[in-house]
Amino acid sequence: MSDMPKAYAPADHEDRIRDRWEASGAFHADPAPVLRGDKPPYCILIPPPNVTAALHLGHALNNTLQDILIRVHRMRGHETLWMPGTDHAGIATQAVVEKRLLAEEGKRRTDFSREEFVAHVQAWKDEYEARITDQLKRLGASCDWQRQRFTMDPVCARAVREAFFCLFREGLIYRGKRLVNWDPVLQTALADDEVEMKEVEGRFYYLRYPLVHPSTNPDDPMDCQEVTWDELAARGYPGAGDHPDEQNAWITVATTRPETYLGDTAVAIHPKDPRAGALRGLMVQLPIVGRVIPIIEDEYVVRPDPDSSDPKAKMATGFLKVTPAHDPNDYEIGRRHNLEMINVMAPDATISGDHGWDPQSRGEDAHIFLGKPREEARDLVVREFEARGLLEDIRPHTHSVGHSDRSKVPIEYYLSDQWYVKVTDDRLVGSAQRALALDQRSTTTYLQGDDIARAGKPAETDSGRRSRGDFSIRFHPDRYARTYEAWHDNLRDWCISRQLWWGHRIPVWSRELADRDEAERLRAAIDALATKADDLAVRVEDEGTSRISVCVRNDDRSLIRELESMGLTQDPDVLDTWFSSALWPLSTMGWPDPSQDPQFEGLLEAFNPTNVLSTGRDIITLWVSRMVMFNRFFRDGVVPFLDVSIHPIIQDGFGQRMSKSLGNGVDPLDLIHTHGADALRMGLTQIATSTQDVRMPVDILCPHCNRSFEPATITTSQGYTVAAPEQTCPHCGGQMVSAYGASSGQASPSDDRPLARNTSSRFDEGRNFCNKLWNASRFAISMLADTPSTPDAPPVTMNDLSLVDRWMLARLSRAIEAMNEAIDGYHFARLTEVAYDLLWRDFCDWYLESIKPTVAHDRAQQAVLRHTLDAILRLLHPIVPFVTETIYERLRTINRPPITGLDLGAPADGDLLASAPWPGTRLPDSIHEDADAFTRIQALVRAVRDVRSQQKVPPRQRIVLHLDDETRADIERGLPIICALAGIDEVTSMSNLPEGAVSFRHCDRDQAVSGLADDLDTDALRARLLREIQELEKSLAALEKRLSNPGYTQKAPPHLVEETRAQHAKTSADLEEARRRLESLS
RNA sequence: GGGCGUAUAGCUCAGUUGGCUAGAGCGCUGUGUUCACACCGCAGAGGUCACAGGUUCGAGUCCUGUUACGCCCA
Repeated sequence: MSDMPKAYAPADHEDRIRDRWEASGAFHADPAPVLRGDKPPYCILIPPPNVTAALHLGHALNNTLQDILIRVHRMRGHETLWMPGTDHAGIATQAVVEKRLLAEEGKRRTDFSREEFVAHVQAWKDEYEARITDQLKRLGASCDWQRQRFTMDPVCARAVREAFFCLFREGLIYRGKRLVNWDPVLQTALADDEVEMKEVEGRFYYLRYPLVHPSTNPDDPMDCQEVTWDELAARGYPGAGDHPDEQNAWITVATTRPETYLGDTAVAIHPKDPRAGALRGLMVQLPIVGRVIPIIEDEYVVRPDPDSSDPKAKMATGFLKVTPAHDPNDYEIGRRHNLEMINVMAPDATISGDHGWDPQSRGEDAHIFLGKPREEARDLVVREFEARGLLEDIRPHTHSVGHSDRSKVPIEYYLSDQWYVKVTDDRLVGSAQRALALDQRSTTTYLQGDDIARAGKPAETDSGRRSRGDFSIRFHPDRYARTYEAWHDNLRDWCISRQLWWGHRIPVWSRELADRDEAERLRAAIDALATKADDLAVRVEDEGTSRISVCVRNDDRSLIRELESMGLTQDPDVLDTWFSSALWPLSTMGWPDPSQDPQFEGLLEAFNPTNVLSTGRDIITLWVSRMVMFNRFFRDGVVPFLDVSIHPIIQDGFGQRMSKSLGNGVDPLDLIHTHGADALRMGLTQIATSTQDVRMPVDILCPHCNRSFEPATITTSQGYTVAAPEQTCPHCGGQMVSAYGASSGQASPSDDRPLARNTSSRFDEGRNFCNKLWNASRFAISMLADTPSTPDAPPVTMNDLSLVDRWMLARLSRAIEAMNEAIDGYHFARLTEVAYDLLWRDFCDWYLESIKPTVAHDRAQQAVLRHTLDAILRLLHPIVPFVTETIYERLRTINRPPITGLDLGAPADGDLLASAPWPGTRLPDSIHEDADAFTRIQALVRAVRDVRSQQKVPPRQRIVLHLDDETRADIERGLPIICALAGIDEVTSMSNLPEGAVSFRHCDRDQAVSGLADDLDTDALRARLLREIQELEKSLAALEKRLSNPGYTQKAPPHLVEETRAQHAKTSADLEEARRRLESLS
């Protein structure tokens, strides 16, 4: 025990243990044994963390769970590959680097060349990739670090290039002018899922548009005659008569975005609106601009209804201004009615005449708005309308507005050229839907024939090998299958181009040409270039002009030079990050040409499909779906993974999700500092239940006095509650900067005000658990070391084992079964529960306490102790790898003979617990029967302790136990244990109970203790009895009620009725006895 | 508007096909440092399982509705 201090200090061991693991090469996977059929594969791909920032607790959770799965399967003898890596996270990383450059150098992206800027991002990536790797290693992640990948390294770039080329060639990638979600700050398109809808307190502005007759002057469409109210009344327009006859009539549109009126190209009315007929053939002239636009009829328009519960109908005027270039619904209307699409904004969302709108053309005049940011333009439009008497009303209106996930500003809907993946093709979305296990399907879209009938039914018990194609993916918990399904049922084509500099450049070269003939001539020239027919894919599109687009398969510089000499230029955009992430299962294994490097050989065949993907539910739509589509498309229908394990999302103490952008994330290294890596892992595993979210209240650790406190909070402008940037310690008054203060840039740490770490009491239990394990092992090892075994000692047989030893083995065996079940069903919290009870309750509280009097002389018991501790270390190792490995450094040199007939799996005789075999469960049945006898001993001990506590018997005082003969016979073997654990020094019969004896019930019979005290506390006894009687009466009543119900006795399963009868008998006997005892007291 | 989740002891949460006389950790009360562990032991108190209906012999668990909070999708 000398080299084991009283408390486990994680920091003293973690670095050494990690070094030993790494030096052993135990985490490196070799596909050869799998391909030979010698070992089953087990593979997990790490969801590559963004290099945007360091990892927080959410990542620590996900990676802990993966590590547990990986470590268990490695111990079970699988060839185990945990593939690590990071993601370039195009938009997010570019955004943080731009922010940093602005803050530190006052420069914008455009102040650099593309190459210079990318170099800055690259430097950021190097820094954070290293930090993330370090965090994972400190957490104990047993990744195959030799295979670490990055989504933009050459191997992954090759896969992206090939995938893009194949999809392009198949027509599954196309270019289109579409209305995209536009981030005016980052100036890039966003995918739908990068847009966050937020409720905003906005306003409805009611604008009057004057009515005019269509121009009769073919040279000037704006040469229009006003329509008067008089005229309108004559046309039967309801309410027109209420207005002065000769005045210009108007209609009123309601809008939340008045500034977009500059791009209006129609006003729409519902065809059944009673006003529609009167307006047919009339036009509207936009104030100030002067543009004359038609009034169209479309059923999309909401008809006004002041009494409606729908706020839209309540606020509506029945007239909808249609701005196809700036609103998705208007865009659809525009397409239906073939309307002009006029884009009135620059990419930075200022009003501009240079991006599809000529404010001077057709005599329009809107120069006063040009160059104004959208908010200013809005105010100006409203003022101008007001000045002209055309502003009818302004009413407050709360509505939801799309905000950029990254820059947090409201997005703009922006008409531009973008690249799309046609994920709505059956080869993509259909294959994703068909990948889901049939019993997890709730709809039958994309199914055919028999499969439709089988969907949603319990799975057929197919004992054969699990399929790797259709119907092979299974979600845990299974409700998430619905998220997956629903996403695909509503899937839209995926916009993959991003106007960024950081990412995979789109491998398409193109050129605008005057007409189709010219394009075809160029195509012929390009076709001649291609040395191999499949190196290039060429496409010509006509849209007024002709455009030729060439996708280049390989990074063939000379070919590209040729293309460029022909006037083609490469698309400036890069691909959505998820495009490369979607290829992760393929690219990390060397696809498309694994033979190019020996490190990839056999990986795909051995490890794809991988066994499980572990992630949060938000990733199902972003990543899971796309991996399934791509893996299946590029690998003949093979799915990328078989199981998807969805873990809860960690929120802060205020129910807000931890995120890098909000800055409320907690660095796992902070917890490793205060609690140790194992405690962190234990705590995280414990919260991994099947629920959706878990709350993690976070404290601050004072850097001055090392005590923790609840941080003072502030509310951000967006309504989030976060730790105040600066904090004062309530214990010592010291000043400090919070992690939020530092990450948000609102406070900078200094010598007097250092950066404070976070901590959380949620990890105390894990820390205590490790300490308990440490001390139990310290005790066991000292016992064994004090009584060394000779090398030639004969084996121990099961018959040599005492009752408590047999009980301990039974408990161990049950625990192994329970842990196996928990692992296979991804019930992580359950895993820690079993581990906790096994170590703390069974091994420490009962086993170690019971063997104290005997273990020094009982060589069979020593063998059980040695082998049980060994098995416990192996079982706990995946959860708490550092402390178990540290203990094993000491335990492994202590030998005890094997126990014949006991199979706990081969004892760990290697150097490392990390590669030791997982414990087995085979035990003789008789063991479990003996175990029941021990549980009766436990009950007896508890009963005696209870009386002692009631009577306040000093702990050291030994007392006398009186047992009836039958009970005594039952537990004869356990008497020494009872004496040790209940402070008994004499066990005798129930006859001749002495004065002052107190009796109690045990196993339906009376037992007693005596020698407690000179005078008994009869009040305590009476109070205790009264309470006991009350409880017994209550349960007796409940039992009687149940038994007197004929329905119960007739319909309930017989064994339950039998049980209830037995319970009733026992309870009434106990009650009678308690009453008798109460009487005898008075 | 659609989907999902959560509501159980003072706090944080378990509770797998209905059989429960509802559990754990922390906290609380009492007690104890005899040799593994005070990051500990022993004993104890504490809950009409959000609310209202229903199904059932039996509901924390299943169904319907209501309320509150959270997330996702439109």
